[in-house]
Amino acid sequence: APESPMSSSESVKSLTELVQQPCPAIETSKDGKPQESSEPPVSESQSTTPLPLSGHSALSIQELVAVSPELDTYGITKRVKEVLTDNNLGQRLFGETILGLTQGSVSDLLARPKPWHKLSLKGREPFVRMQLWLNDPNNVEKLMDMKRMEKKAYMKRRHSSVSDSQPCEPSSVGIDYSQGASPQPQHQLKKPRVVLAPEEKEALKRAYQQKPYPSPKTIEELATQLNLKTSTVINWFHNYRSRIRRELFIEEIQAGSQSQAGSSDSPSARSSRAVHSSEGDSCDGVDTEGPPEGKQSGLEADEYSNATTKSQGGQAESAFEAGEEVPQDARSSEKTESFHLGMESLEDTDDEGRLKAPRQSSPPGSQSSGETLETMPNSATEEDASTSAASTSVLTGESSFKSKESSEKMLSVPSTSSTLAAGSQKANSIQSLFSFSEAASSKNTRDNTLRKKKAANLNNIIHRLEKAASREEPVEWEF
DNA sequence: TCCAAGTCAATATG
DNA sequence: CATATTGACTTGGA
Repeated sequence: APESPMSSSESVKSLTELVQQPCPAIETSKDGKPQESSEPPVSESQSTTPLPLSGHSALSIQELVAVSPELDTYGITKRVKEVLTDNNLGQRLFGETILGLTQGSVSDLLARPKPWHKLSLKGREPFVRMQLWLNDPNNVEKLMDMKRMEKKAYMKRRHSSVSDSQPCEPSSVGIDYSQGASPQPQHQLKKPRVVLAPEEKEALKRAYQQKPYPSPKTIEELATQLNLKTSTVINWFHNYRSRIRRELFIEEIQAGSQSQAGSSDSPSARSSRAVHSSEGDSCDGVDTEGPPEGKQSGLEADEYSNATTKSQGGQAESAFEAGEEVPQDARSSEKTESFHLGMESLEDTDDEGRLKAPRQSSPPGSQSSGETLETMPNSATEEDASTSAASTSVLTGESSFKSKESSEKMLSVPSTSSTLAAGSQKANSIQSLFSFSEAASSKNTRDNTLRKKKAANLNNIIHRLEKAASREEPVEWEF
């Protein structure tokens, strides 16, 4: 049922109201629909999958999501967080019983909700559930009950016996699949869980800045140079890209208000190769860090930066440096670009010369092959004449300063999608929606630290939105 | 196949 | 204990 253009009005309507976020809480009752909120009673029809929750007719959630009006994801998470903390309810419990998600996912969702229009149907589900839960007058009580029960069960288990539980309680959730089974006997095949060293992450980030979408060849190279599995590098890029994207969305949400002005960036601003990030600047105080050292090393947040670049749309572009293959110059020994993941001298200071841990490189022990260590000790490979330098030279900026990081910054504007596809006013309206407006004079507006970044990415975001809009999403977001 | 979006689940932190 | 982070896996689309 992908959409049926207006359809059963009433049922849709009642459902819609059910979800409605504004709070009123008033009536709405009467629902023509039988479902409702509570589920205390019996029936737990489990639908196909083991997905718990919200009982009632299985399919409902998805249907609800399909007809749900736009929800304020940020507002919802904010309220959920409040309710949870006020009542001392944990994310784990909430996630498992209300959303059907694990603690980590809940944490992520609550901390970084994506705007409604950027969510897929699946991604909207948790928000609809949260809204439903917020609307349920007994929500807290129910969770508290669950908590109690869980505790009870736990005590019992640890205390005496075995037996099992399942006595009372409404709701279902048969959580607990015990874990009995052997603690740790056999399988040592438990993958160790790769943990990238800070230096490795740094190197990857640098590589990302040069090329957010590395070619297989490049990936292979990176993997080799860092001594990581290819899949790890691939996964890292996927994850990093998507997490950066999310950060940007966040800013979008929070900036509900004004967004600085200025920023030239007119269409067609070519990216600047630039690397510099010098920055520093003050303004905006905000911590500004002081002594990098001291107790805790800061390592602050902003982390991700710069945008994703992808020019799709017209192929004209020429994008920017990074040459991809086909660099116009730089031929000579094609070289296939090699990044020297910087790391050069840096190090200095700190660190113990870490040698990273046991990466499993080759399963079958016998490290004969040779290379084994090497890796971190400064620089490691690198070079080879890298004539191609022309572009790749970017590596590392910075350095020479105390701590590391801060290498970021470097906005690369996707250069507005040239010619917005089909002029369509829709695009315009959307654009205007985002781009600030009034408040021209504005005075202070301090705080734009990353606002810049945001502005740079705006185009990219718009581009994507537009792309998405062109197809699919028959309804929704227009005004 | 690649990619993006969602998640999981092990670990890190607090 | 709880919450936050993050590499890997899963799903769904081209």
